Amino acid sequence: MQRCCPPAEVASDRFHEEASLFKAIADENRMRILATLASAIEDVCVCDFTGALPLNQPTVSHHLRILREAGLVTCERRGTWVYYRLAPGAHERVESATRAVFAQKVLA
Amino acid sequence: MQRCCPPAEVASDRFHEEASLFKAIADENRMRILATLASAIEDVCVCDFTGALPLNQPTVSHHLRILREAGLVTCERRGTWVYYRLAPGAHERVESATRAVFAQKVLA
DNA sequence: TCGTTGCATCGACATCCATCGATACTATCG
DNA sequence: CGATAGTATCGATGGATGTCGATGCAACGA
Repeated sequence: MQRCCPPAEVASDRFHEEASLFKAIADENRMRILATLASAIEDVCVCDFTGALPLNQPTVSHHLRILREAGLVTCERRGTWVYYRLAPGAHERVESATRAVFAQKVLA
Repeated sequence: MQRCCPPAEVASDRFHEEASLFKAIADENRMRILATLASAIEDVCVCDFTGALPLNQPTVSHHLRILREAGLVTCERRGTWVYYRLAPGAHERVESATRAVFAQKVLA
């Protein structure tokens, strides 16, 4: 039987970093949080999320933590409240990771 | 106690479509498959993946199915072998979903 | 100092998901 | 037609993840 291939080379990159980033985004509720922060003029209080999302407060806190640990958002306490904002370069990091995956071969 | 907020509005979008797309990408091995297809000059045979990835054949097939059902890749049988390629517009769809999430508010 | 409020953490639970062995399906070869 | 090879599907399993009630912690006000 003939060979199937001009033996293609499989990407050797590990994409560990990029996968973590996409995992953090790949949730409907976390996307709503990110979209809110991206479009907000000012920082957003946690209570706004607990009020608007169909989730209980511990779950909102859980999602915010995941976004924090992914470096996509930052937070700051002001008195009793905690305000979140998009981390600088968050959008750019996702775009960069996307480019890393879909980078086309440069034709010689 | 004072109110915390200029009551911010939470994004009402559901992001169901976008979340599915990111879920399909958010796996290290699927990213390697996508990167391989993106950089390949020609279609890539399944056997190349089973040979190069640290996964058994059923697992590779499983990941390829997820990418297929997400519309990110297409496949074609040629004889005994099945060849995969990036679906047209795959890269653009991811970029578009990213923009949908990180869209900034247009200042009035 | 005490009660209250906002948020984070903990522990439990159900569900999803990545992985793999076994098996079925499809095409080729003899 | 039978044997073989490449790929997909099935069923099982262990680990990750989303969700929530209970609880802890920090800040404020009385």
